[in-house]
Amino acid sequence: MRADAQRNYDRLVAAARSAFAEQGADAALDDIAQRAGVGNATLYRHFPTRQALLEAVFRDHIDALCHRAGELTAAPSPGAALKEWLGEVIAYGSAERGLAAALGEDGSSCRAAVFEAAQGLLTRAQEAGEVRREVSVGQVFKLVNAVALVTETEPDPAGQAAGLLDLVFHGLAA
Amino acid sequence: MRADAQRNYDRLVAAARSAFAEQGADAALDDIAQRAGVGNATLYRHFPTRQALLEAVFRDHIDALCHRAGELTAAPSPGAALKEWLGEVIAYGSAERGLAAALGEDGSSCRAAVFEAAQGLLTRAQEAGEVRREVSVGQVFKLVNAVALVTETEPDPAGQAAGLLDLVFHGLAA
DNA sequence: ACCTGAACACCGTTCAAGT
DNA sequence: ACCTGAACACCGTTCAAGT
Repeated sequence: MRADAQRNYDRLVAAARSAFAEQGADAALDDIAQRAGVGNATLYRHFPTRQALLEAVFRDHIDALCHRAGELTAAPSPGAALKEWLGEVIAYGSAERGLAAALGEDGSSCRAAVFEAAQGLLTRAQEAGEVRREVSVGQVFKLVNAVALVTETEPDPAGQAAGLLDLVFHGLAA
Repeated sequence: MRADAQRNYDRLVAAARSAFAEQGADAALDDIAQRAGVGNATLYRHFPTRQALLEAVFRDHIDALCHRAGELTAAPSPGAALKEWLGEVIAYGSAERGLAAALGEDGSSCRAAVFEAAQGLLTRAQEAGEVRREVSVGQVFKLVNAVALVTETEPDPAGQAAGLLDLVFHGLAA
């Protein structure tokens, strides 16, 4: 990749990160290009879809979450580990508006990575008899994602999300 | 209200109903006006916000849900009654895309009516010891609304929603 | 190769002009 | 009063022209 292309790429991601944080996942793309000091078409060259841009912005977070899932797989209580991890997923989601959108979309590569990480924690919690057998990762994730989506526009998103997650998790328990 | 104004109002609601059903809650307003055979500005005269139009379209459903809540208050098992009712809320939501959007918005008058109806069922279920005391109507509704939102774009929304509602309801249980 | 601004299409919103 | 189409502003997407 040419040096100027790399520079533009980085600027776009940085501009998008702050735009998404301020205005949500539907921030205007032209605005993002302008903040980055770049022509709008350049944004499209690098990121053919808004989804691609969202994924680039949140890739670090996603990676961190996946890594964290690996750590928690070794935790003593599998049920508590799952709950802890879901809480962190939501915390990221409400801290940085738009993450939920990035994860919710179907084709997303982020989604695949996070799903895989979640599967490990879920299976372990189920084998320990702490979570109901018939629950699927897809269901867990839909609920968690739903909680993040519904709370992100509310006042005190973290507090609201925590309360709802308590209920959701109680629902998962065996 | 003048006769032609009334006629236009009705046409707009009918056109909006089918447009929302086909294209979701973000159907183009110009398109709706055109289907109704009415100038686009007339739509704004009658419905200053998209929210107002959504509420007009779903008012019948909302009224039916509120009425149903009244009936279920007399049902033998308060817990089952609440679950039954939440299931019907979601069924409306996934049958007619956009209802969830109509209910999710904060200022919505629909929201107030439905909240009140839900409060009766919830309180009764709590007093019967079937639902956890610390759960609020707001929380129940956020979860149910979240389930409707997350499932409405999936294949088999009704089935998915039913599975998630099972989990959610299990989480509410005392 | 990569970048750019302009052009186009689309949609929401407002307004001056009509009846 | 109420309705209308046109005008405007905004945003996403594409393209011909530049380096």
